[in-house]
Amino acid sequence: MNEKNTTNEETKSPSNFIRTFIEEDLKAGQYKKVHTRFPPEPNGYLHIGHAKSICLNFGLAESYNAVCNLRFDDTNPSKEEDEYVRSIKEDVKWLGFDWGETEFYASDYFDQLHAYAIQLIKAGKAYVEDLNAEEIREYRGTLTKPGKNSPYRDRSVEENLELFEKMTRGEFDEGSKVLRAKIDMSSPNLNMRDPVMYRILKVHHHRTGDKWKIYPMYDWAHGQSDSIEGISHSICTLEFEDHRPLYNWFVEQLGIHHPRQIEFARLNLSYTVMSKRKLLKLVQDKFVTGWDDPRMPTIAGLRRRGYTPEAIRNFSDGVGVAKANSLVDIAQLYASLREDLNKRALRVMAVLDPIKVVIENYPEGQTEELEAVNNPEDESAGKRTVPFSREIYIERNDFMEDAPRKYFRLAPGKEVRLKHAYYITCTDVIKDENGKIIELRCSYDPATRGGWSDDGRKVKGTLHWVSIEHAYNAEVRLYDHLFTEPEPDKGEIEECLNPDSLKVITAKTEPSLKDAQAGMYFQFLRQGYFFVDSVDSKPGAPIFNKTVGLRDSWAKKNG
RNA sequence: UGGGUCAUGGCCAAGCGGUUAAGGCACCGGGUUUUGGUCUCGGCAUCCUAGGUUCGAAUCCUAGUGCCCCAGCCA
Repeated sequence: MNEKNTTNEETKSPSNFIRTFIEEDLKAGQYKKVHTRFPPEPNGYLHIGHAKSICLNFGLAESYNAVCNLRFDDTNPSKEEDEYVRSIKEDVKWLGFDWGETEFYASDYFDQLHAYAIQLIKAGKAYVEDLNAEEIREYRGTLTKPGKNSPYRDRSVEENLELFEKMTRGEFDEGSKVLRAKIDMSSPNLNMRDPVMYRILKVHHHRTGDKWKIYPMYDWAHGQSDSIEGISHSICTLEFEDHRPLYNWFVEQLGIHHPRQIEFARLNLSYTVMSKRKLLKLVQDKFVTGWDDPRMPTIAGLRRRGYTPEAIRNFSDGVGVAKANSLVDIAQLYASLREDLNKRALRVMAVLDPIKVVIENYPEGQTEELEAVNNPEDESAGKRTVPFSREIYIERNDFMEDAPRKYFRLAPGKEVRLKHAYYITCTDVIKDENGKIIELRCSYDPATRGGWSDDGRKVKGTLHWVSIEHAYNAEVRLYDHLFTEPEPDKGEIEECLNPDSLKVITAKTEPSLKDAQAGMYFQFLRQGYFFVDSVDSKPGAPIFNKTVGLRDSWAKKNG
């Protein structure tokens, strides 16, 4: 296969239409160098959808040996907070991207924007509007009916200048006036029907304080900010496609550097929601414990759950960039996660749902330290030792009294291997008065120490186990999808919240886990990946978050 | 009955007039395996519909159909 077809040679990044555009623009000399930006509004935490945008913008910059700015779109002080800029910077950094010196704020440009506005007023391209919000809406017309001109549309330049000056000084009440661009009230594109550029907002701004009484709207601030920063390609999501003519109009009227806006489809993931509004609701209504709840699709939540930056970046590259609305199967995220965790997680043994096993022919009071590899995928991870004794726990579902033929775990009379330890055979099943199995009796073969037999005997099943005497009781948090519907956005999210999205259990783990440090990645053998919770763990009392289960073809087949 | 997009296998997504129509996920089957994990091998589409142009069309044209977005002084 010709690699050129699918890959940008320098970068090995997958081909997509944005890269194609950039190549064309570069070739045509439209732009001499590439310069991108990631422009979050600091009104919420970043989520996996933002991660895709971050990977795209910073990834493009890496490919073209260019810079990607981090710019906070802080034009609406009534919704924005410093707490969010803090978290956004942390998340971008954690994902592994470095914006160096180029950390900007739209509010850095408020003075320049104001000067630009005066320029437009002087050119007769903007005017002060006295109509209120409702009237403006009425005058705007509808999707199928053209709007009509405001009675204030033809004020003189002098009057507009004076009124705008007064707006700026705070002489008018909020809502009483706005500055509008004078474009075309009959345009089929509603964005071109004299869009609002400035509104009066007597609100404290997290950076400019009380200096401003008027704040620019997105359309007025964004393109000009791009222009000021010398952005070549301004990448945003599909819903801004209709704004592109306006974006272009402003920079053309102003006669300033003209970036190219390119839109792509935002990421949708099954069994979760991506809208900031809905995520905020989950937080405010306490459906989750916070923005960093491990069930949240926020970067902070994923990080706490045990995702790695590599997994998220790999996922972002994997889903691609296009203009078609799509819903990515959450399984694809899990696949990227497992791929990375498989390489780095230390293998340990933990029994989540224990059943007691007594090995009758093993000497009472004896303990052996058995050697165990930490990661078969990574020899440098080394080895450790695990205590073995007469009484152990195994997983409840690793035993079946009436086992089907293909079941190769423990059953009466059957022999299995205890990982790193011995072969055992089940000799007896002990039940309580209700018939519930409470204990298993087994015998072991002393000749199989380490889990090997030299007589060529075949043992199909291998179980994990924990010595009862040495077990650490660990709090383990098992997570599942937050929603029961693949597309919770289709209806009201409250109606499909998954009541079982969190289950807290006490697991029996091998003793070494008592000293697990926050931030360590583990694989509980045969079960899944677990991550030491960074918030609630205490020294000597780590709490484990289930990041994702191992692929389980047995469970899949047998429900 | 306005405007702007999009449409390739179950889910993403390459493809830009000549390819056996990439790749990943999922799924199915074989092998390896002290994790029913990993790894490995193999299987899995004729491109929304209908016409047309062409020696040749997923790629061009025409007409349909369907999805999404837009009527904030939000971004």
